[in-house]
Amino acid sequence: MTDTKTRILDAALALFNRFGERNVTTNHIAGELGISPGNLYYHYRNKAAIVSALFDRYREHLLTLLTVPEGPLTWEDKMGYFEGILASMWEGRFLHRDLAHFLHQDPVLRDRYKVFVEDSLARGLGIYQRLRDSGLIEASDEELRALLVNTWVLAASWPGFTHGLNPEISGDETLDRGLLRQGIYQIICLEAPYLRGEALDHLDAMKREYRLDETALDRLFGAVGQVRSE
Amino acid sequence: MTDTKTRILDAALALFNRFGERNVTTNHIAGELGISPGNLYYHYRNKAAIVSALFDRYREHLLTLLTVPEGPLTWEDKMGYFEGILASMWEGRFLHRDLAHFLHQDPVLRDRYKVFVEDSLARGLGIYQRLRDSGLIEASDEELRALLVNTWVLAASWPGFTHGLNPEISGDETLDRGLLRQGIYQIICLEAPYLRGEALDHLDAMKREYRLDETALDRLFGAVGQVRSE
DNA sequence: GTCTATATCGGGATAGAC
DNA sequence: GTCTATCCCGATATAGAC
Repeated sequence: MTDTKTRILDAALALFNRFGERNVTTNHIAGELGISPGNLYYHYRNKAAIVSALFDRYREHLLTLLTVPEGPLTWEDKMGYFEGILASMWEGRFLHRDLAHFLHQDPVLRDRYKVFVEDSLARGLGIYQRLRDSGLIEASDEELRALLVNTWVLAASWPGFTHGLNPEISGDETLDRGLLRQGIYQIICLEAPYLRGEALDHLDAMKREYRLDETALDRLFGAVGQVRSE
Repeated sequence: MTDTKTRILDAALALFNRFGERNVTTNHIAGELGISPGNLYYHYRNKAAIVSALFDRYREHLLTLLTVPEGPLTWEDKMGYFEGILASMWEGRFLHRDLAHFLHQDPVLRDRYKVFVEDSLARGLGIYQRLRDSGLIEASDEELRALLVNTWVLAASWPGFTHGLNPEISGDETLDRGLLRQGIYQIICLEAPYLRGEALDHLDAMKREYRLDETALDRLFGAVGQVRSE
């Protein structure tokens, strides 16, 4: 059994992602773990400290994944990156969802978040440049930077977008996984025009791999899944 | 002088966008207008009713802008569309920022929001198809749908993204306008690979038109503005 | 480290006068 | 339509025993 401090973080993360931090009280978290509210406050001096600790964890994980690798990259490396990064951002989705409030109430977090985004984008650019050197994508520096920002925003916002369309089913493992995969599909489409070489050769296969089929899309999005003109 | 009911909505919108709905109490809104809290509750039975009314307003405005036009389109039409739609989504940015909470607490809004997104995407697809017919863009149906969803998510999330990097300066008219324009630039980059004909001819000009210069970017984003490898 | 009991506080919302 | 005064409630956080 892991220690209480960690278990509180795990429980809080699950509840925050599912219901939104605003709708999860410290009592809920304690109740979920079968411990008392007092005990929770023994480990974290307040709710914001829990959020802050979750941010730390999230940042560490994501920045690790964003380490610019040595040597040339293959398209499999590239997909591995995407999977990991997207999954990590999905895991920390409550943070992006209620970001405005967290930054509003915690000036320290505000500064740390800004640095975090800067770091992430810097590393992301490094990776994209490596991909370009490896002949997997072709784009000017300006195109690369715009693509990078769009990728970041989309990856960070996708969970919130899907949650808006399915507030009730969040927390269902299978469906959550489907939504995440569809997010990867959207990112693939984002950079599709810039792919070259073996990345381009595998584009269609990757699209098929991640795109949800009609029935799954239908279940997740309803009419949004298969947009049609009126 | 417009009626109190409308003034409440206007004040609430401004405060919500600036500080986040969560950080704006009904007393703040009343105080901002120089009216009493009781008076506010005479016009709206609770805070959620204000949010709901603002959503109505927002939806009406956006769906009007998304009406599929008659006849072929020019690239100027296209930019006009973008300007209007992005400005409208910027105007309603607090809604997208705290969407999770609003949908959580108001089941009616939940359903109406979903229909709204479906409608918007359907109309958006209609417009994109019209643009394709007019020879301004070239893309398969699948590419068009993915592009549409990415555009929507980016447009809806851009204000939240920028706010996260500049929580303090929100509310400043000039800077807000700069951030909005940079958002349009990002959207232009999103669809750049699919542009054809006169839209393509004007691409560079449009990028220059909307992209903020280095000093402005620097002021708005700091290091994020000019991402560099480490 | 963990519990129970409780203090505190602030925002949402109402009652009733004017 | 608008005001003042106030209630209510729930969530955060603490005190002190075990």
